[in-house]
Amino acid sequence: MVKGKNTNSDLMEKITALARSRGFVFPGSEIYGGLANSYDLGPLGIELKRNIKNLWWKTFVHERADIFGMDANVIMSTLIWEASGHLKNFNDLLLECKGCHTRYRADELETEECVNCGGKEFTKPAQFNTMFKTNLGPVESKENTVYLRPETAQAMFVDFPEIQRTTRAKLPFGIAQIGKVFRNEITPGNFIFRLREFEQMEIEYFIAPPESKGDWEKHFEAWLGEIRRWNKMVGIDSKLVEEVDISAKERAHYSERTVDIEFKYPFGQKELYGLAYRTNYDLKAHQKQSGKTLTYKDLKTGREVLPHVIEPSFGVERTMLAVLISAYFEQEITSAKGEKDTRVVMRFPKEIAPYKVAILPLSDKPELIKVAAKIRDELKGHFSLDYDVTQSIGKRYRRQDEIGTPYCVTVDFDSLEDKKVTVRDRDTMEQERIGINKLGEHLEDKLGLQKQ
RNA sequence: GCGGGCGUAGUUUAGUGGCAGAACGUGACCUUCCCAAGGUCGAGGUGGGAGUUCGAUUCUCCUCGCCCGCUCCA
Repeated sequence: MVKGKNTNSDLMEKITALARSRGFVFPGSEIYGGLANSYDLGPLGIELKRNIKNLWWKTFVHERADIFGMDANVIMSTLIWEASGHLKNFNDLLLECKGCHTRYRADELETEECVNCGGKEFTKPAQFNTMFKTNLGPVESKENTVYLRPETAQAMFVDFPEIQRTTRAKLPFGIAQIGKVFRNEITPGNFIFRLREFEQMEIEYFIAPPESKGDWEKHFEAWLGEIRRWNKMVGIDSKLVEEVDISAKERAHYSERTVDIEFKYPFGQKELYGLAYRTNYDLKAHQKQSGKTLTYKDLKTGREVLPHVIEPSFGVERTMLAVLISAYFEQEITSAKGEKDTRVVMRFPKEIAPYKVAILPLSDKPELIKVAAKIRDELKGHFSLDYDVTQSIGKRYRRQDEIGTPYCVTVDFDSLEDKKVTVRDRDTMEQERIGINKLGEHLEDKLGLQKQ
């Protein structure tokens, strides 16, 4: 392993080059010269992303009795954004120091002097609206202005009563949602780290208020534990993760405690996930704006209470990036001819690997193709797989290593006689001969998949 | 939006005011080849526009686009 030799920017370049050349992620709108900071996912990227989202849903919704899923509109009532404060906070007046181009929020520039360079000249304040605006219906007017949601959370507050009613859930319980959000960021960048269109996986976990023995600290700690468990499952290197308690000064005004789950990306330690205790700020705000009652009836006391909320928030693309970085592994190997070479392996957890298995006929002789194609057709309903006949077997193993395929199945001339194939392990490079009739079972076992 | 950098095959790149080369990748064929780099053949390129010039990928201008930086918090 030569990770130590890499400078950080080298590693980032290697990841982006691999992502592009192998079909994980490529720049969007390319034939028209590209569109800044937009990225499209290729066949492997979408498999990885779906696997991450499915694992999250399975972990936090299916495997827990106290969390329920939902899926809201991207476009919601503008009143929601008024209540949440987004319309106000996302419409900042910004100005820039003419000397050093440092940018300030108009209402936060207390002195007349630039803190950075001491300059006294500033550009005129300009409106920076970081919410994407559009119109409902074909006629543009101020009255029908709507926004693309900048976060998924609000829908879960707004729909809290409906979900509680239909599930008959009792506190504490959570609502989970995965979906696209849109932010017209001033400064996007760093590959898929900060995007203008991205996906969030969020949970609003509703608990009894402190006066009803809600014990938010206990739930907060439990969620920290859940995030650690998730990181391990999805393949995020714990050595690269740091939990940072956000000081009262830096926290959002409504939050009593916020912990940033930060990741040491090659370009710096930056936020990966967030965990925030949001009190009852949001429900209260929506109650006020809508005039509706959003309380929950505490069955024990018979009292109506306004629940408090713990919010774990996960970025899908940031997860992908952290997983790609964590999985990247280089191994110096010496070939049979004594020449040095670097083998690149993406050591994804099996559960999120884009392809689980690659079927590789040793050569493209028709008799081998026939057997290999039959194996492929039998297995393809069970897990995602790749099938590759081009070039030498060694090259194909390398290719599968680079896209993180846990197992390669090789059909050779002996297979025609002994009805066995070689199963090769991505991480150990070890091989074993397995009977073709037992192959499916063997692989499901290896991959830890339940029998269907 | 502001400042800086940059646009040559899919990728990395060489080069020239006069036919644009290479490597890797890729396609076809040959090779019974289990851990990259065997042989033969092939496809594929100067972001766009205008100007200077006999002639521009090269020089000039414009344009388009990308990358990096400007507290954005997934």
